[in-house]
Amino acid sequence: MSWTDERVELLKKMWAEGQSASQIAKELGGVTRNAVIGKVHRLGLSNRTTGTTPAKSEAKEKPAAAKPEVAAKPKPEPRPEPAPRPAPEPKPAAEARPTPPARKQIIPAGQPLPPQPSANEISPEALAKVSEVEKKAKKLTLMELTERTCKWPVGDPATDDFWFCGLPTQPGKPYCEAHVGVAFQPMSARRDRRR
DNA sequence: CCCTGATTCGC
DNA sequence: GCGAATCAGG
Repeated sequence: MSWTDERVELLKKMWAEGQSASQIAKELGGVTRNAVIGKVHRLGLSNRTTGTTPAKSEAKEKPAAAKPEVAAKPKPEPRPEPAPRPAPEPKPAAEARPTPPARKQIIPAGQPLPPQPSANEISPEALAKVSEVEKKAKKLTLMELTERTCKWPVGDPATDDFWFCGLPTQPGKPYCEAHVGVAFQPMSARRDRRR
């Protein structure tokens, strides 16, 4: 694969959007995240203030190290600074997430309602944490999921408003910490079985 | 361990 | 110019 115009274009776009090099690499296909990073540097659009490795570049900052050769510049030199980071995403957030997986009792009222002691107590905090986390979710598509991205589904699969959490999973688990919290309930008193 | 970006350097 | 290897930080 080579860096065609279109590919570079997408690279720029995604990089500007704050996508990680690895994500961009996946999207582009045929390249590794290293390739992406390398290209990003060659293109000159590197630092994003975010991510990692904040310092390091400007290690030695001369007090008055002004290079005289920077003076002459006929052109205004439209330094690429399209948009710092105003609001990458409008965030529709039209509706409040009712916490899909946190199943509400789907039991037709008026039924015996089995034991169900006081299960369904996924610690309100955990639930709150979930809805909070969903705001920071990576919102990955099915194909973007990896072995280590939270596979917690959010939204309605029938809508375009559907995605997977995508945050880093808890080692060994298929979900991120917050979702593991509500996915794996203590499965409390299950010993009714043997009465 | 997983991830991130940054840099180097042989190709 | 390219990107794997490596480095460095979280």
